[in-house]
Amino acid sequence: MKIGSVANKAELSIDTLRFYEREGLISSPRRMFSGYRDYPEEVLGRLDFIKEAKGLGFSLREIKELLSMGVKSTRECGPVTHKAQQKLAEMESEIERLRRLRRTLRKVVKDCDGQCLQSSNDARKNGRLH
Amino acid sequence: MKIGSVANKAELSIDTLRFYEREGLISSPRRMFSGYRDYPEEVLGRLDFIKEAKGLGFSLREIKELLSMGVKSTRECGPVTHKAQQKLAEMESEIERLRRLRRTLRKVVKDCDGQCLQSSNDARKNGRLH
DNA sequence: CTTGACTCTGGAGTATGCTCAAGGGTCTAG
DNA sequence: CTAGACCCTTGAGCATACTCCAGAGTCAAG
Repeated sequence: MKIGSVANKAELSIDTLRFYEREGLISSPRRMFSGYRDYPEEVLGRLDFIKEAKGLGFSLREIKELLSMGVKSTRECGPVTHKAQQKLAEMESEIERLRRLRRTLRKVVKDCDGQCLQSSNDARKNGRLH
Repeated sequence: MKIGSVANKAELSIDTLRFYEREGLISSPRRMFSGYRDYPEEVLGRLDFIKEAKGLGFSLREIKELLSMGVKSTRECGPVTHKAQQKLAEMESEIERLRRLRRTLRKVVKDCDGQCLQSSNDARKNGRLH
């Protein structure tokens, strides 16, 4: 299969495929006489896995790790569970961080609402928040 | 005030200060005879504002916008409120996105737990999630 | 034989927010 | 006078995940 068909089937750009190859996410396929890449069917499964893992929030680096551990499906246990739980923890804290920011931001909006009718000249003097 | 003191007081690196200057977040200070930057006291307030806004989740680009609208304190209304609400909306959807990912990821972990005792050979055949 | 679609390589560019290095000048204390 | 701390500019590099370009070769149809 030439790169164009793979790109079509996997719904990825040709550039992305070559990029994944450079990055070691997919192995370099053998070449045809012309020098064109000749992909085996299996690459599609691997690309599916990559897309899925990406969808789950894994970075390419992490996906590469998973792949290098011989993981071929997001269903496979052990490594995935481990990485997933790690990722989960990261997400938790990211969500928490955003929540905190949201809270603060809401306060800013609210405070502003309350002060908007006053002169805003002295705001410059008071300066800081909190 | 020379750049080193400013950096110390604002708890930013010298490089960051020069970077902010290049990016137009702070104006170019006048120079001393030696060519050294000579900052006025006011710069500290501005840097505080920048740090505060960054803490609220604004990007440098957004902070620049706020500054160019003549905002000097996060307490100032109008522009900040507007931008803040915009940012708030972005955060909401980011939080939602992360929540969805988290849900899916949890499912993966859970599913794995359930399957780990079985042979994982056929996982390769089944492949995809959902 | 030519045209057009496809592929190749190598390298640069995008956005974000810095960070660092090279090679030089300035200033202050001893 | 000299050492060491400080400052200057220019320009490159980091991480992420691509995207695009130029210039050239390949291939199938008409």
